[in-house]
Amino acid sequence: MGVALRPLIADYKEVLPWDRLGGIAAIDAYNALYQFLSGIRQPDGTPLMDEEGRITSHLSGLLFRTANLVEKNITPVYVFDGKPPKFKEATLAERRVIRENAKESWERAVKEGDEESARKYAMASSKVDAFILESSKELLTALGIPWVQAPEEGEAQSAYMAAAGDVTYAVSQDYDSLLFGAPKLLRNLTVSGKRRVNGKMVAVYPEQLLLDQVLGGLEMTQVDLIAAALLIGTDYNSGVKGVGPKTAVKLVKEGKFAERILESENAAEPEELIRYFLEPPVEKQYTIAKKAPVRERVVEILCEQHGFSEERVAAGLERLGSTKGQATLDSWFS
DNA sequence: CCGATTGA
DNA sequence: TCAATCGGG
Repeated sequence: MGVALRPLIADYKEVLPWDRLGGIAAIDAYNALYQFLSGIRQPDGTPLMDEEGRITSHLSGLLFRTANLVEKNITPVYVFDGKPPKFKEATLAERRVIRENAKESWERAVKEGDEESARKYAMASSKVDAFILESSKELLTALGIPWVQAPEEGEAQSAYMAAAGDVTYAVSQDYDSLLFGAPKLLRNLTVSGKRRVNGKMVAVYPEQLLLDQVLGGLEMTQVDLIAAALLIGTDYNSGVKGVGPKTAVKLVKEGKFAERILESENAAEPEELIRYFLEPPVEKQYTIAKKAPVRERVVEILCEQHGFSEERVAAGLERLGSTKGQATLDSWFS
């Protein structure tokens, strides 16, 4: 979920207006789904659910965000994680513990009537499980929106597709795709332009990070950046105690990476981790063509199976179909 | 998170 | 026109 690179690269981010964006965006599906699951909730933390109690927050998020992006001339390609690499196990176990504790705290806060805490803990208890993944892929297929199954890390797959020139951006709130070599990273790709931070709504704007600018600004190579990240700590290793972004850069430039990385847990083979960032397993055969939405199928999934309002779904579908220059009413007036 | 409504 | 609020499933 992310390497704490933020302070290192904050100087190189460029805030872009929506009309300067456009092209194909490889979206980290796990990252987006987690945002929907944690954010689309009632004040007490209850997510959207259908009659059978299945979570539907992610389906709502996917429909409306996808419609927005297509309207803004951005074609999304959702990239799904595959099997996690073995050195990610400690991080995943840690996340599971945090999630389970949050779930207990959520239940307690609801009992005590503390809504603010309830929502906070509910957000932290969000889990992208098999149902969430399967139903998301099913909906995207019906919407005609392409998605790609990565063999391992989705961030690595997005980075590969961006470096190959098949997509314009890698999209994620995390910075890992830079370590995997994505030339352009886009963050805050939300249309509402707002995010909840400690209960308060703050404005956020799409921001672009260019790998070349980051490396040029830091006067580092790609391997240097990866080395610095490993010293700070990634999903794959703990990092070195007392080493933050600034010290990490300094140590790498002084050539002290090899000696200091030995202090990090789970980095017994730092060369292997570096190689993983440089040459991760990726799928090289993929198609990313957007198709027309299959209207009846979308209605079947959202309205019939999950109880969405037909009116809202129709509105979403309208927006999805309208940009892709087929014969609409508009064309008779041009 | 997103859309619609409201109220200044 | 826009920030705040509410309901979505």
